[in-house]
Amino acid sequence: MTRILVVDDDATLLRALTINLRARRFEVEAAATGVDALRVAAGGIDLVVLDLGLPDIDGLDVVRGLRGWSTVPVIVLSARDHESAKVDALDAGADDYITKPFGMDELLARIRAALRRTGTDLAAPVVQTDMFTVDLAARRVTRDGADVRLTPTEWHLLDILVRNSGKLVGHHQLLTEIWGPAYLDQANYLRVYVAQLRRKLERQPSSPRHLLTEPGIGYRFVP
Amino acid sequence: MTRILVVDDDATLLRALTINLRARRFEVEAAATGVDALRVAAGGIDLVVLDLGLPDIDGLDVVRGLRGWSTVPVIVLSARDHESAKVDALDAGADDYITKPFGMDELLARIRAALRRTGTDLAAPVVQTDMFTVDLAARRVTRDGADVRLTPTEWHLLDILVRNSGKLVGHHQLLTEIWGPAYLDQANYLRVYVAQLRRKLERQPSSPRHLLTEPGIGYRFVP
DNA sequence: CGGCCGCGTTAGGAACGCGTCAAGAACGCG
DNA sequence: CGCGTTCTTGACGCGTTCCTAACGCGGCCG
Repeated sequence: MTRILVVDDDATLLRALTINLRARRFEVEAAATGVDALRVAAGGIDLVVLDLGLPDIDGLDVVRGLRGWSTVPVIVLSARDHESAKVDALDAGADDYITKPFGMDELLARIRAALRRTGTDLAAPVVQTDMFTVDLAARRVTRDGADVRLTPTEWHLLDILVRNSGKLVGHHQLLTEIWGPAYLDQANYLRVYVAQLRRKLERQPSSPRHLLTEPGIGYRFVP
Repeated sequence: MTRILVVDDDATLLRALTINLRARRFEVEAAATGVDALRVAAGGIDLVVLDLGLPDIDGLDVVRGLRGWSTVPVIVLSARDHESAKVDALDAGADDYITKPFGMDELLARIRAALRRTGTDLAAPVVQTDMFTVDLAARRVTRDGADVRLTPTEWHLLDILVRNSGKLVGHHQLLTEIWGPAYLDQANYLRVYVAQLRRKLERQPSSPRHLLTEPGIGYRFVP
């Protein structure tokens, strides 16, 4: 889970940000002062949203304090629209600068952009079962600590199923995405590759516990 | 020298940006169309400043085209101040979004911030393995204390792989960055040069331990 | 009870990707 | 202009992966 630290002395805004980010499945830590922010950040944070108007420390000093030991992305919020304020914040080490009032969608987009850069994927890039682990970002599957070799097609199939974790994926969608719309009647292919995946990943390929068949409809992956 | 690509169809603004950036000791490439931009970018660029209003391709498609093979930072300029426009651009892969009219100082600060993140200006320029040492800044490779002679193309390939140390680099990205987008189907070249690198650097070129093949996808360097 | 359909499994030939080698073309330098 | 280096390009063998067909099994329905 991606951990975001929100720093703002305005309790109302702090609450609004926290709720919005939590709704997007982020893990949110809140702080109302600079001292608090630096303390919480030391606990391991993936991104900081920082309002410059703090009661105790100057916001820029918070940025500099963070930069002393961390490269965590910092997005600065501020009511000041002067160019020099932006330059100062960015040169102090901030990654982005948003002027209040701002739209929540823009903030979220800039958070996504910042996280994308660091490689901290927002959607869970790694899915675990009691048997194997799938790392979508690194394109790797491990079982009992050892890497499992998957062919490109096998990976493609597993990738789709895992991205729709828990959900049912129809023959139609699988065939279209992997082989193209011309192969819609070749449900055969699916059986072959699902069987190969089960042989490589399931403890008992004959009675699968994670790669399930939905007769007549499609397949489903459950963690 | 840091190379910046400036893309804008407004000749006046393009000139102003170029002059300003050159004055700051950046190496500047200019392009007035999206097609031009993508072509120049393939030649190796550290940052892109992109105006969305282009005559030929939609600016967002330029961003997506770049993101297909490159992780170069992209700063988008646009006259559109709507929130949805910003969200679209950022989610398409842009790193930052500046609304026109903008101040040159702010743009420069955001460029500095973006470059700081990629580590273009600093970073650890030397990578070691148990077999050889790569000094990215000095453009040198040593093995058992002695220099290893690399041809320009060999170096280019090794450079990309080492800069993405541990990460997987796709055929797409390697071919585009080294030979240009016109050679996307010549995966042959990669095999030849990877083999040459392995022969010069690996202890057992036939079973490489640092320059690994990811079948059907690309290559990966691991220290 | 028997036929049909969908699913799982297996196997073998075709096709593809990769590593390797070598030779000619292009390039750069003296 | 001549030489050495580098790049490009094609060919070959090998292993892997993909495609395809066939068979067995079980459930459903007439």
